[in-house]
Amino acid sequence: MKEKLHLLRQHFEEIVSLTDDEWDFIQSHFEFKSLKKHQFLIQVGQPVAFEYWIIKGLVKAYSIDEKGKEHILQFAMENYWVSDHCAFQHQEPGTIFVDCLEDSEFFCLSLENREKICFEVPAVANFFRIKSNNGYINLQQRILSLLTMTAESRYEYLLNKLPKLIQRVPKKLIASYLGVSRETLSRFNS
Amino acid sequence: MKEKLHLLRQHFEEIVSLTDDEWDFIQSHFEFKSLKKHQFLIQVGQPVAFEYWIIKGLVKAYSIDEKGKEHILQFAMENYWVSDHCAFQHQEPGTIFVDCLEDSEFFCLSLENREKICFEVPAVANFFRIKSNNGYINLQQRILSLLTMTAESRYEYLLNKLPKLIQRVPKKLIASYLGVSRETLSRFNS
DNA sequence: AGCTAAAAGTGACCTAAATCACTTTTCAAG
DNA sequence: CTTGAAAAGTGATTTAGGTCACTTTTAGCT
Repeated sequence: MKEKLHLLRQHFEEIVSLTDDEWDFIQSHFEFKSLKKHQFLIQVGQPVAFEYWIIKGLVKAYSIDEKGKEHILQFAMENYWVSDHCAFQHQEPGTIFVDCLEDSEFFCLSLENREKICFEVPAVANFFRIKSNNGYINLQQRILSLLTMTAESRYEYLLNKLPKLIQRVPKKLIASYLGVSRETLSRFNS
Repeated sequence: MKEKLHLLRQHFEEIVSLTDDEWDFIQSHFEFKSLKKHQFLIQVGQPVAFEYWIIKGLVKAYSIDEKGKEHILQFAMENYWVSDHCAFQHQEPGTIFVDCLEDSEFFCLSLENREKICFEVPAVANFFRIKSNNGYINLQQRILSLLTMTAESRYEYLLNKLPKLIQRVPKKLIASYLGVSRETLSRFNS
């Protein structure tokens, strides 16, 4: 567990500096969780008690439409944060599913604990501020890609941006992330 | 100007509390700017020196594709923050245009000043953290709406969510925000 | 190694929405 | 009030991508 917490500290310290005392305080607010492939981290209608930092593994966050079709909001792997941020923030029942594509391990942070460490340790507030801002920028680019690019160029773009992800994820899920049908994706380039 | 700065303070204090001393320090890091309809706040290729808080007015943030078609990333009005966040954050040339749909007024915050007030006044770090997080949540919902909904239901959804905006913006721009052609939007409901 | 199930590929057909071309309406500026 | 330009509406046609049905390939279990 020590090495795992060390990884989390490194993750924070990529962005802000922390004293040992600050870190001791911070880390005591996280819980550990481990799940096998296919298990759910978050389910529609269930409470969303935590935000999760992924120690190892890979998950998908998605919603299911009336026709039963899956739409992938996000893939998240090592060093990523994932949650149903909306439900988490407002402490409401989940609106999406998050499940494991591989056996995965997480550090879990409750809303109460997040606010506590943010207001107690300013560096943490700055850490999450910068992280959120980067996330915002990424989502803006994804929106632009959905508005301006064809399905095929979105695929090429993703291949360039996250080549490692493509290796770890079935193409039908990539299709669902890009907003294209499996069949159409399969007809691209090759 | 006093009342305008007061509006900005109120905007901060909707989220975090500030002492008068803190506020004096914070407000000294903003500049005022005023633009007429059709003038540019940000242009592709130009430096993006600021993040802008809108005192009054309305702007659109958009990119232009190879065919000259406009794709609207964001509308922003009173109390909204707007910038080319990506270019701003990395201090690179602008990648989008932002121009005024109405005569508008702004408070401008440079990256240097933003970081200064965030690290100097923890409440500000928390303010931007929470703002960014909310922005992230909104963008996630927009992405889901692009992935899961038809053009028509996206339109209805927007009509419900931001009815005031629709009044102030030509429908062809709404179309461009929704990722639909002007003609198709015009054929919806009525 | 052998077997099952999931993933991927592919052809035929269909449809939502884009595009193009034109008309009508609205609005702002002299 | 008039007028020119921008916005909005509408019909005809095209097209990117979806859907359906089926085959082939790959990968995980025992």
